[in-house]
Amino acid sequence: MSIVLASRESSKIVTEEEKQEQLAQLFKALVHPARIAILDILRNGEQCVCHLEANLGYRQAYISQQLAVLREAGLIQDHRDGLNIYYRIVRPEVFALIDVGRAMVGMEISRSPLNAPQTACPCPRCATKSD
Amino acid sequence: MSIVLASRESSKIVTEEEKQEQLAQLFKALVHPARIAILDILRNGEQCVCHLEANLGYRQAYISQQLAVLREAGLIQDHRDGLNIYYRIVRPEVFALIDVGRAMVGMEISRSPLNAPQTACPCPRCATKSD
DNA sequence: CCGCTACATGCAAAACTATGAATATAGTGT
DNA sequence: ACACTATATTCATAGTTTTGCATGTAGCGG
Repeated sequence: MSIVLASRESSKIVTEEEKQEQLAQLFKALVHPARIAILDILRNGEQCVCHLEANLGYRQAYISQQLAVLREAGLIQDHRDGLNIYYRIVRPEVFALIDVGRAMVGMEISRSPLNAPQTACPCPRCATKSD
Repeated sequence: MSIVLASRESSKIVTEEEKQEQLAQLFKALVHPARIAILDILRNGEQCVCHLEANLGYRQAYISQQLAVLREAGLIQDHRDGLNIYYRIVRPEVFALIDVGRAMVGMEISRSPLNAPQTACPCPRCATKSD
């Protein structure tokens, strides 16, 4: 069940039916508010998991699970830097989806990611960057 | 569980949390290929249920169920004309979502709704219009 | 190599969704 | 009022997702 969005590198043939399945997976990834919140935080650039944990208020394992869903949907990518693992958006088009969706339900599009208590993230980058 | 998208008429207050829920409902409605296919047929204007039945190849009850989901998500509206009930899109923005999604998975955007055998629909309007 | 930190994964119970079959309802023609 | 057509709803079952908990793994510092 590890579906990956249209990989431009590989030259394998993708049937219409498979694309429909991928389309479903794409929207499925956006069904969960926690995943949208994660994408929202990544909107401004890559972030480590601890940053997400601190900003969203969910527990680490929970966030890792949601990240795995987004990763399998081909929306994000990770890379390690020392102890920390940083995630970044690989399909910025997803924000078009989120923004249109938000407009449809009457949400402001450019608002702060979440109303969580913005706990400080202990990782080196976060420490130097914003806190 | 009858969630309706931001109704401009009613002046009731919608919390951010409720909007997030609505956003989830919106994407959830798009997860199912049958529902996307229905929206696609309605893209060119309102159609009766029998038309959907004939074009999609699903059974009547099944289509009604999917229509109910789309209706509860606030994406479509029905109105009766004699024996037939016609459905139409009330949120054309949804096509922006579908089209962006399709582009992301590498689907052609302007293609015929479905590869079903295009059975003739017996309702008066369809009879005079296209068949 | 040991313990620590930062994440990921596996598992299982609860919650939710999909789907077919049966049944209900609402309008139409006689 | 009756039978008929078009569509909706209900219900039960199978399948999937969610989510917390426990555990696993990979790199770092000593």
